[in-house]
Amino acid sequence: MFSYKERFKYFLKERNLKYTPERKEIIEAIVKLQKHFDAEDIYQQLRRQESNVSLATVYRTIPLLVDSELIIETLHCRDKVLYERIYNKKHHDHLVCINCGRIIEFYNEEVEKLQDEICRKYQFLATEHRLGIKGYCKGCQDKLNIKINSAKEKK
Amino acid sequence: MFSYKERFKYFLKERNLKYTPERKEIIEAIVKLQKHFDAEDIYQQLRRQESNVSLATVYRTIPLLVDSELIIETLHCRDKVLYERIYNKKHHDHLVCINCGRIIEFYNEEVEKLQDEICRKYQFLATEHRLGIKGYCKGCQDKLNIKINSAKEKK
DNA sequence: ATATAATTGAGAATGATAATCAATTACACC
DNA sequence: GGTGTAATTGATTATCATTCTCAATTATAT
Ligand SMILES: [Mn+2]
Ligand SMILES: [Mn+2]
Ligand SMILES: [Zn+2]
Ligand SMILES: [Zn+2]
Repeated sequence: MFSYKERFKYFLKERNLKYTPERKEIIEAIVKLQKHFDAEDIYQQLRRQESNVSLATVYRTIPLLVDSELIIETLHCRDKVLYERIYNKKHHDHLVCINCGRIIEFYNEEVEKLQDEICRKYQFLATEHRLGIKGYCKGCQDKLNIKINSAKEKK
Repeated sequence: MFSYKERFKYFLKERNLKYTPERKEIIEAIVKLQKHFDAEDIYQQLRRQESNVSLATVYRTIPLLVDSELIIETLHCRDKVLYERIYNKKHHDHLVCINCGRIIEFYNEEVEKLQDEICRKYQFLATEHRLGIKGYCKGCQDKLNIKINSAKEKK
C-alpha cells in the first residue's frame, strides 16, 4: 500500500517521465483536496501551500493523475470537469441536487452486478462506469414546496 | 399522441412564447436527425433543408426543447454535449466505446428499480438519471488484441 | 391596425482547456 | 561530479463551444 506520492513517482518512472518539484507539489495539493474538485481548485490549493506551479502545468498533469489511477473524472458540473481521488478508495456513484449542488455518494452492489451482466450481454469490455442521478435533495424539496405553496396561496 | 411539432407549439403557447418560422424549422430538423446529435448537427440539418436559422438561435432553442421534454442531454463526448429525442421514446442508457465512439443503447428494468430504491433511501426526488458505461466494443477489443499481440511478437 | 413583448442574426465576449516555444532541468550514463 | 538529451516548465497565445449584446424585426392579443 503506497502513498499517493510514491505511487505517482513509480508511475512516472515506469513511463520515463520526470518527478519534478511541480509534480510533487501537485500531488501534495491533490491529497489535501476535498471530495470533488476541478483544475482551478487544484491551482488554488497550490497557492495556499506557497507553490507557484502554473495553471498550464496543472492541466498538463491531470491526465497523468488519471492515467496513474490516482484520480478519476466524476462529473460535469456547470461546464467544469470535476475529479476525485480514487486510489485506496471505494467506487461509488452520485446523486446530484440540481437546486443546491449537493452531492450524495452511494454504492449499490446489485447495480454493479447488473452492469457486469449488461456488459457480458453486449460483449463489452468496461473500463469505467458512471451512474448519475439528478434531482432534488430532501432539503431542497422542502424549500421548493414551501415556495410552491406560498405561490399558490398568493394566487 | 401529438407530433413533435404540435407538442412544441403547445409548450410555447403555454409559456406565452412565439411559434416562429425559425422554431418550426428547428423542430423539423430535430425529427430528421439520427440518434445522438449536438448543436452543430442541428445547424447542419437546417442547412440541408434550405433553412437559414442562425447557430445562435439553435443554441437558444435547445433549452426550450429540453424543457418541453422533446429532447434530453445524454452524453458529453469530446467536449460536445450530445442530445437525443425522447418524446414517445423509451428511456435507455448507454455503452460508449472509447476507441471507435460507437454507442450501444440498453434498457434494464432492474437497474431502474434499484435506482428508485436508492432515491427512496436518500429521500431524493430524481428528475433524471444517466448510466454511462465506457470501455471497448467487441470489434475494438479484437482490433486492439491484434495490435497488442503483434507488438509482443515484434519484441 | 396598434401596441408590446418576444425573437432574431451578426458579431463580440466568455471561459475552460490546449497548443506553442524558448528557457530550464531531471536524470541516465560516463 | 560533469555531460548530453529529452522532458518539463511558465508565459503567452490559440481554440472553440457556448453565451451575450443590441438594434432591427415580428408574432400575436386586443
Ligand atoms: Mn464522489
Ligand atoms: Mn441513446
Ligand atoms: Zn439540494
Ligand atoms: Zn469500438
